[in-house]
Amino acid sequence: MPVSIQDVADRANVSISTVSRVLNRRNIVNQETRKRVESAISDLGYSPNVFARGLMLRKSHILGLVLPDLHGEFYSEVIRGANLRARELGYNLMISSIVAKDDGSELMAAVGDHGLVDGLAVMISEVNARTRATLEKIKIPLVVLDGDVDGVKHDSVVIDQRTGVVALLRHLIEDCQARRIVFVGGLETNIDTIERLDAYREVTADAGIEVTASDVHHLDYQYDTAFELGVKKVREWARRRAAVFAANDEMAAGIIDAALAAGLSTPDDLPVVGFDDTRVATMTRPRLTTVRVPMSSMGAAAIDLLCQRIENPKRPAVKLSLETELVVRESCGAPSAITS
Amino acid sequence: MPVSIQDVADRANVSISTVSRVLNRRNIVNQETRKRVESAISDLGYSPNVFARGLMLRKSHILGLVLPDLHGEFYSEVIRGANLRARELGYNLMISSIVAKDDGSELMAAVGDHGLVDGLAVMISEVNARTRATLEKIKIPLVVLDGDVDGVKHDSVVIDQRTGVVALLRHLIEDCQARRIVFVGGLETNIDTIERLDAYREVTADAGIEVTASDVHHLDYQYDTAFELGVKKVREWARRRAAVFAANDEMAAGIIDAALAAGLSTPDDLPVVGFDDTRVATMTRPRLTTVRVPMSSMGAAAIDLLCQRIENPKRPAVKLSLETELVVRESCGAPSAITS
DNA sequence: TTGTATGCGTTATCAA
DNA sequence: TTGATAACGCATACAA
Repeated sequence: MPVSIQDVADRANVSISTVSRVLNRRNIVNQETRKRVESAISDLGYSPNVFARGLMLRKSHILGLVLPDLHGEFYSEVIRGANLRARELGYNLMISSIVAKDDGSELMAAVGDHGLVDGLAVMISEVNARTRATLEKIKIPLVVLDGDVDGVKHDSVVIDQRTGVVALLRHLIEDCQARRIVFVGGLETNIDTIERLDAYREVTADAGIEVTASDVHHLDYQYDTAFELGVKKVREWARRRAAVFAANDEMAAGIIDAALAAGLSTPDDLPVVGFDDTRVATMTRPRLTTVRVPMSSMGAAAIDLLCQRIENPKRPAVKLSLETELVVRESCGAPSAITS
Repeated sequence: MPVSIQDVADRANVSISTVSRVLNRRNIVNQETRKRVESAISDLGYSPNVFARGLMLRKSHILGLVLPDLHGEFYSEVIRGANLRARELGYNLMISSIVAKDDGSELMAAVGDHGLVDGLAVMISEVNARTRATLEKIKIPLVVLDGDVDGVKHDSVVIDQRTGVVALLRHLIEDCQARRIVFVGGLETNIDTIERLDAYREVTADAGIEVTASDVHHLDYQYDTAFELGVKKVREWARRRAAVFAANDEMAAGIIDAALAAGLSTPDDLPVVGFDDTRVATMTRPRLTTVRVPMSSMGAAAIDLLCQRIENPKRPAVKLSLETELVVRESCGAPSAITS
């Protein structure tokens, strides 16, 4: 049933090496012979067997993308960007998520060993000893997304969250006269949350804004929990004339709705800003002032780096930092420079 | 660098056949020999080469998932479900989207040929001559998601949209006293839109509800365009005491916000219901009455069917219909039976 | 410019 | 219970 290179060779009255040459180094084969071979190929609908080819070339043209989770727009956009670029570069994309409890070693072993994938892009939301050990074992081209791991040599794609947070909070402070800012983040161990919280502490300190322990909240990046928190806190926040910096748009939406439910309005009674600029950001009323994170570009960049390294394994490790952009809408209560 | 079966054999002082037997048919090998081999394997960190294995077995343990698009929660949930199940069953998942303009033939040829994937799950949002021709060419196990294609023998996973629409609209009519219902769908060629529109026409006809041409709108499943339409229409709809049936949650959210922007409130002035029960459904105020579509189950079911067929190619084609469920929340203005 | 022969790492067949 | 050996489909060094 499957048509092999031999079948093509027979039909074109040549040897398999000639067929192979037509397929690869097309130049050194006679015009006429090539034509015969080519028509034989299309007549038979032949296409080379990936396994045989992989066995010889030690290349699968498959790239692996490992994500911490497959929930939410953030990840799906990363996938989308990665997939698009991979196809442009002639690669296939294999996707997996690190299932809860699993530190991903099982997965990465499964995917990365055996030579199945030519390279691996891994996004980690939490760096610990186990993930580090896992990553150390990977011997194929590796790029780490959104966080880099000390002691492991690899390329990485990060987003410049710091600049984003700074721009966002400065805007809140300078243009919106915020005198107090509440932080609503994800888990304390989450890389992004850590970075955003650090930047938050810096900016507030610089501006002489006091931050008490009760100003920092660690949730789970979800709308519902943010809404619940909001229901309990918005009145107090509003009374203290605070603004809310939520570490993602969904939580910001939850806070806004909680304020509304409490009879308060955003931004008048309680300014709220988000992060990521996902679709949610334009689905709230008022629409969210937030920071645009180039999600799909992250995926694409990861694939780029991977392919570069595959082609040139000696290239020194690169750390690519993607820029973020402040997007001012209505939820912060300031006249906007950028409208979008 | 890569350690082969021969290396293991050498270290364990056996032949490669014995190693192979330890790896596969473990029973017919001597206890002690096996132990030697096993420790050699772990010492060397050996794992079989996928390509060599694939060449022999004609199995890659890779499944392909082809989606019309990678945007939105619907697709990402399908991916999530498929990925989880695939891993449970010991398969890897390769993902691709049909890029605009491409009818997918290029892609499916790339992915489905060559023997790279053992099976292919394809979701199509539009059936035409080209997609049909493309699918006909696929000679490996195939399952079509969300719509089946006449004349092509394959398994399929569909969602019972009709029942969902009927339940939803009946609820609107019987429990919410809707006397007129506006339909806001996706493109006219979209499979889901067609099905939902058909069911809509049926139910309204049964209930003696008049449907004029201006009651049916074809948008693009996005919040923004629905909002825009809403801005123009909500007053008229409210005046005519109509309810809005949006073919997905995002558009429903857009309509609700448009009503709000026009000074109208949902559900009092304009009841609105959605479809899919994505996260958006609980992020609107009021929360959406909608129909739960088992998105991740679709992905999982597709993988199940694929694996079943791979194991038993003779099995007659199966059409699996997944149930939907009416989820009553506040946007329809009725006392809810189910709260969620 | 083309053909022959070898090897890639496995599994499977058959003999020992 | 084990081992030698032949495929699997391809790329490539070498010979013609």
